[in-house]
Amino acid sequence: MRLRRNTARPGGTDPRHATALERFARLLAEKDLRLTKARAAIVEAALSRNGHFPIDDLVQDLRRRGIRGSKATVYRALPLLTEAGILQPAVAQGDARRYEAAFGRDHHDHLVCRGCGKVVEFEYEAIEILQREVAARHGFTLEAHQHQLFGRCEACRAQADAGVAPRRPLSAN
Amino acid sequence: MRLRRNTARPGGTDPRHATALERFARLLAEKDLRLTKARAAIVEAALSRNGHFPIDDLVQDLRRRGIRGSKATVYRALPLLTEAGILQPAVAQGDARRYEAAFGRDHHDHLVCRGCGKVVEFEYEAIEILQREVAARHGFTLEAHQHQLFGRCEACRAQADAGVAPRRPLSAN
DNA sequence: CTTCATGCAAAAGATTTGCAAGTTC
DNA sequence: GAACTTGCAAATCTTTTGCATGAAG
Repeated sequence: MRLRRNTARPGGTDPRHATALERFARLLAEKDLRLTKARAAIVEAALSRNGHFPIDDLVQDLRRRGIRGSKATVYRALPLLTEAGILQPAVAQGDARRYEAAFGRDHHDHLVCRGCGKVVEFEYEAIEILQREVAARHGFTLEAHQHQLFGRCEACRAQADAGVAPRRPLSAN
Repeated sequence: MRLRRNTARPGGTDPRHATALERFARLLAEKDLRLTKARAAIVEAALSRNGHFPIDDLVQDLRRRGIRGSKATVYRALPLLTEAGILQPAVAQGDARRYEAAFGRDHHDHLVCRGCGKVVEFEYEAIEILQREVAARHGFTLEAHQHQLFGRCEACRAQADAGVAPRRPLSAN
C-alpha cells in the first residue's frame, strides 16, 4: 500500500496521454482501423477522468470540448479502448455500467462499504504479486485486473451495533 | 488453491438455502418487509444457480417452477438479496449486468482470457488472507469480494505470436 | 478514390414505475 | 382489516444498428 504518484497535467500535453494514444494507434493499425479525431478525443477524455465514470460522461465531455460527440461513436469506441488496455470496466454494487482509466495510473482497487456506500481505494503490492502467480500457474499472461472488497466500515458497524438500520443500502461510487 | 467442496443437493432441502432464507427473513423483518412466496422462490432460484447469471435467468427459473414470476418482482427483490449478502453483482468485461451467489459457496474468482473469452475459476487462500488484512487496515469488516484477472491464455498468445489476430475480442462468461 | 468512420434516428434491450388486485401479518 | 406485494403494462434508460454522408490513408 504505497502512495500514488500523480503525473497528470491540465492541458492536452500530458505525456501519459501521448503514450496511450500511441498504444491505441498500434492496436488500430493491427486491425486496419483508423485513428480518427473522434477516437483520439475519446481517449483523451477517458484518460482525463478520475475514478469510475458512467459512459454518458464521456459523451458529455466530448460535447463540452466542441467535438460534436455522438453517443454511438463513443459506444463503438469503448471495446477498442478496453482492448488497448486504456479503459477497464468497473462496477461497484449494482450501479450502471461504468469504466475507469486503466493506463498510466498505478493500480488501485476498491473497498466498498455496504452500509453507506463509501469507497476507499487501496493498493497492495503483495496481492498484485500473487495475482501474477495465479495467472502464470494457469498459463495466462496478466494484462489487467479488477478487485473489489465489500464490507462494513467502522461507522456503519457502530450504527448496526446500536440497533439502528443503516442508511443508504447501496450507492457506491 | 484448494479444491472446492460441493454440498449442493437437488431438491429444495439444501441446508444452505434454509440458512440463507433465515438470514433474508431477518433482513426483511428489520425493514418491516414480508417474506412472501415470490421472494422466497427468488432466493431459492438464486442459490440454485451456478456461476454468473443474467437477471433474466432468474425470471425464467421462476416461470419454470410454476411461480408466475414477474420481471418486476425479481428486479425489486435483487437489492434486498444483495443487501442480505445472498447475491453479489458480478461483471466480466462489458457484459450485461450479472449476479452470482455470494452465500454459502466457497469463494471463487475468475481469470478471463481477453483473446478467446475462456474463463478459469481460481481460489487462492493467500490472497484471501491479504484481503482481510487490507479491509482491517481500513477499519472494514470484510463480507464479500469480487476479483477478476484479465489476460491472455497460452493458446491466444501463441496465435498472436504467429501474427494472427485473435478471434472474439471479448465475450467472457 | 476506396474503405472505414460518424451522426442521426430508429430499434432493441434492460430496468423502473403506476396502479388495481391479491397476500401477509 | 391495514399495509405491503405482485403483475401487468407503460414509461424510461441504456446500448446497438441501419444508412447516407463525411474523413482517412
